[in-house]
Amino acid sequence: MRGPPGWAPDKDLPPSTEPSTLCAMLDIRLIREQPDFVKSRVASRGGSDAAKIDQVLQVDTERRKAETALQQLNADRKRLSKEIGGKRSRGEATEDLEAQVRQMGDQISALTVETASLDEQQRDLLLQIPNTPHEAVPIGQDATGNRLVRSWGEKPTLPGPVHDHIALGESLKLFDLERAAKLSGSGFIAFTGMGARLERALINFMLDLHTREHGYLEISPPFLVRRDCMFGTTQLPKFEEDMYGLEENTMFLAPTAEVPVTNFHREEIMVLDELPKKFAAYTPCFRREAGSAGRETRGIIRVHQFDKVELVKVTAAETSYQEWEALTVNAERVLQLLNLHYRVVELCTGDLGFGSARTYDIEVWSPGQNGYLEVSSCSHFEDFQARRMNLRYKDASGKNRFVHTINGSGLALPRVFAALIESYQRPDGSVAIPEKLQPYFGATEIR
RNA sequence: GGUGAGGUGGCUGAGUGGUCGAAAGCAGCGCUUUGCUAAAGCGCCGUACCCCAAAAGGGUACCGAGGGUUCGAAUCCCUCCCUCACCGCCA
Repeated sequence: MRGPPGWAPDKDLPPSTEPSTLCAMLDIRLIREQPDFVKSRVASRGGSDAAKIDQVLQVDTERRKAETALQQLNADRKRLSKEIGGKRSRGEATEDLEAQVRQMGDQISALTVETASLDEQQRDLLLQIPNTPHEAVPIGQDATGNRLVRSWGEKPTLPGPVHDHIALGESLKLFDLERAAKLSGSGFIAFTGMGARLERALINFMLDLHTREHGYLEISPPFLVRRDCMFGTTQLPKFEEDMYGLEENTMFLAPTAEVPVTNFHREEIMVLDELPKKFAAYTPCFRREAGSAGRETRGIIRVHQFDKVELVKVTAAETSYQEWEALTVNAERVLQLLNLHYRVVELCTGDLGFGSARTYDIEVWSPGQNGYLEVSSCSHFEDFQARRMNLRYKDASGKNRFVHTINGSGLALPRVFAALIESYQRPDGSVAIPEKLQPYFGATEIR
């Protein structure tokens, strides 16, 4: 469970850390020049990935050797071919030269294959090496090493018996899990009546907050994205089983708006003036939740399809960390305006996602679960994703550099929904609507 | 879904087998001239990777992607992706 040292665990809740569906990698030059630094940072995550650093360096040496030899051969062939061109135009015989060059062709093909293979090996290894955690990240093996950053508000003191969101949802007919299962199997929600209205109100409330007050550009992206958006060309099938694929897996249902939105500018060179780009996007998110069957499948805490408002920033390297802090604060604002108690936790090295250099989790208090629910994971990827997307910007000196990417939910809907109705329940079985949400909901309570 | 036309550097746009990594123009950078602005002249100006201790310098690859033909491919052939136009279908 998430929590800083010394904190009594409230309950062991299922983690829902966002899978980074964008594969990414470290800069081979950084590894070459500062292998010990990279090794120690990667080792701080635990696991044995640091050993791959030596492997990748070994392959890198071989690769460069092969590449140099190949280039030399290509240079020779190029020179001789031009010579043939010259001779022919003068009507001279070229058979000997042609035979010679033809022979070089075989060597070149062989070396090309070798080089490509080494290149692929290096790439595969690089893709397996996680990002280097930022030096400020607390060292730890697992979630118990996480650090409490701040806490906001108080756990609500509820006058009557505490009902969880499932009970409240049933009695107030806010959603119908049985009938949703009839349509799509377990793990799907059908919101009904006031529940559907509440879901819609929350989406609009969040989008308006981020676009009108926080300066994000609203974007409504495709929910279906192509394979190369997910993986690039020859990718690890690492997350494939977590996603719903279509048309023989050439298209995927986006597991988070992070995918279409972060990829929005991929393969572009941005100008400094237009950074940072700030996006807010509402999308449904589709996840197989493979491997999690059997645990915590009741209710709306972990489902195969859920709504989410996602915040994404594309920034220059110079300002990225302050943008990351600001994004987290923007996401927190949602809970503050809803007056829901939450805490912010920084993930320790052992708990950090593969691509992330630093992550803050925002966890809302759930009276029904008697625990905190992760509703946002605000991650800073530095240039890890950008390198893979080939998304760059021209810095002040005109040099091309990879951008930094940041994302976090603002927020994930069903868990906010659950925490809200649980926190605002009244002894008579009705649920109050937070004041700031009332204009969106169009009523002051649900009964 | 069908038919047709295309995809070339930050942009526009030449280039149908041999000094083409690619003309020209625009934009950008530097210098000169001009009292400022403007204009003009000259020069520089793609990306990635490799060699070199580094700099200087040299090299290879890249003209949507991948394969093929050839001594040699931006140029010819095949497959795929995408864009545009029209037709069909449709919320």
